[in-house]
Amino acid sequence: MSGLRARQKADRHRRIIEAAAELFREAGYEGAKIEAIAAQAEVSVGTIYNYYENKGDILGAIVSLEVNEVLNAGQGVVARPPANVGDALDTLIGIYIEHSLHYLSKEMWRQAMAISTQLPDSPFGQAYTALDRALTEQIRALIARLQALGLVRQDIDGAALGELIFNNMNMMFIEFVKRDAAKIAELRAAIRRQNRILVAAIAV
Amino acid sequence: MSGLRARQKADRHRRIIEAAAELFREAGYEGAKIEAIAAQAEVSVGTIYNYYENKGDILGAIVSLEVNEVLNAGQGVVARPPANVGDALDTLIGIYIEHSLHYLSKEMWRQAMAISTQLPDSPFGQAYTALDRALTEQIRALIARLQALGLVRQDIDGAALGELIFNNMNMMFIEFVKRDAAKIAELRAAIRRQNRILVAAIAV
DNA sequence: CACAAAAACAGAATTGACTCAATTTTAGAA
DNA sequence: TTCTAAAATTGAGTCAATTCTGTTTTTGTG
Repeated sequence: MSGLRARQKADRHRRIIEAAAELFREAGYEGAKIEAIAAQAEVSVGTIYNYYENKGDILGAIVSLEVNEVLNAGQGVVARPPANVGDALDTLIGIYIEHSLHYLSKEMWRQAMAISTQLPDSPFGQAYTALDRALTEQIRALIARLQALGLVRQDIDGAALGELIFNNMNMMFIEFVKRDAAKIAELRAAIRRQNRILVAAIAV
Repeated sequence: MSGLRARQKADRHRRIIEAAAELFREAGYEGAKIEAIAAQAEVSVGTIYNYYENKGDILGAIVSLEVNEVLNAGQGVVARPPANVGDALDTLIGIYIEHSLHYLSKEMWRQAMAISTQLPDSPFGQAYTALDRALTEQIRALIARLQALGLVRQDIDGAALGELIFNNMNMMFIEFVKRDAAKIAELRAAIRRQNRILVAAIAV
């Protein structure tokens, strides 16, 4: 077991993802034809569909890499948050947003988001939902941490609050990727302004 | 002017929309082939593309009808809101949500949302963004009304708050249409729970 | 070392959205 | 009424994602 076949499989997966990532960056999602990805990965079209259900799933694999990195980076903030509710939220959200365009262009994000709502039951659709949930959980964890530190009122419904903060941030991010002209600094400022209302309500 | 040509044009528009609405309902968005819509509307494929840029725009026209109805219904609540902040929000949001599946199935919503993020600059993409903005404005108007009635604190940032409430509701709605099993009552309850945090913070 | 079953691959064929050049219809002037 | 330009319609053709079927490769067994 784990012989030639498994090695070749892993290798082909990698080659397909690398080829797709390069072509998506260069030509955009729509512009990257499956035939071109297949050629670049030195694999046939049929083989790509043996590995991924559809073109969207290939993008999905790339998105997952990105979001998992972000989740890792976020853990540091949850572990040692700034000693101020507003700053703590801003720092965590800042990590999410600043990382977001590292590997993925806005166009790639748009496609990924579209696919995840269009086909919520495809492998990628489910993975994307899981990633959203993981981000929500991380924000909830931060709130719990702040409550433990006595910075947030104990009687606050942390689960609902975490969801509220995530949902708002996510929607703002969606609008952000929809407008090519939108700038990261503006996005962060707008979210800060919105969260200020919440911070006033929950800070001790 | 407004002679035969204009009448035929309006008639064809109507026939295409009616045919599409019926087929979308019956066969789903993907399942409704353009050729079938053309046949049902007694029009050629080319003519459809003369009226709509792409398949998504046809769905977009149907979505617009739906959302505009919702906006109208919402006006009544803004004009005479319940004399309690929580109830006022719940009533307005209730109107949005209860109407939402009147003409559109969850699958149609998923497609519509996907297209609007995928092609934000297409006619439908822009229209959808405008509809979102109109809904946000209506929530802001409600908040302003509640402030005028002395039910919401004057020092609250109504613009940011309205956006926050809309964004959260919209994201919850997106998750709702992604899960076929999700029920309207659960959605409303979850949003109420989230808004409770805000209500506590802003009510006089 | 065969060999049969299972797994993976290849690429031709299918499918369906969208385009475009040719044709038909309408408006309005003479 | 007749004619011409503009507007609209048509449907066959194009393009690219996805499917399908026959072939090749790998594995494990005798």
